Amino acid sequence: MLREEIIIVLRQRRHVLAVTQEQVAELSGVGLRTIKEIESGKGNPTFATLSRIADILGMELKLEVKQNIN
Amino acid sequence: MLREEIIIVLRQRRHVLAVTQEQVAELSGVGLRTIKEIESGKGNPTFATLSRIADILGMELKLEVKQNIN
DNA sequence: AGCTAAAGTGCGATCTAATGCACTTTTCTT
DNA sequence: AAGAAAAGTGCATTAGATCGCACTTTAGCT
Repeated sequence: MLREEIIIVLRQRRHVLAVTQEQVAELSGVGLRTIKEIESGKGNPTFATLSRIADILGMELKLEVKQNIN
Repeated sequence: MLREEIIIVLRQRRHVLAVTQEQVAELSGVGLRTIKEIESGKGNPTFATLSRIADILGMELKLEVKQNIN
C-alpha cells in the first residue's frame, strides 16, 4: 500500500469506529498534532507511531511479498 | 506484525533473494547504515524508508483490520 | 586455520518526525 | 443560518531517524 492508501484506510477505519482524531491521540498516546499531520498527508510517520495508531483502531501493519495479480 | 517480526521477515526475504545489505542499500536508495540499524533491531524506520526497502524486495506494507483468530 | 565477505557499531553531523500552542478553516448538527 | 465540534495549519522546540566514515565482529569458504 502506498502512503496515500494508508492514510485513506486509517481515516476510513477511524470513521467506522466513530472516533475523533483527538480520541485517537489520547488512546494511542500519539500527539494530536502528529495524528493531524499524518491524516492530512503531511507526515512520514515512524513505524512505532503508525503501529500505535493502528493498534487502537484494531488494525495492524503487515509486511508481505507482493502478489502479482495481472 | 510487531517490529521484531518485520525485521525477521525483512531479513528472511533478503536471504531468499540472496542479496546483501549493501545491495539493498544501493537498490533502494536507503543508506547502508540505515539498513544495518533496522536489521539489527535498533531502528524505528519511517514509513518511507520501510517502503523503499520493501519495494526492492518485492514486498509491500499493508494496513489491515486485525483478524480475531481464537 | 586463514582469508574474505558480510554484518554490526561508536562517533558525529544533518535533517526531520513528534509535539504543544494558538489560531483558522471546514464540517457537522440543530 | 448559527453555533459547536472536528479537522487543518503556522511557528518553534526537542528528540530521534538518516547517513557516512572508519573500525570491529561474525559468518562462510577453501
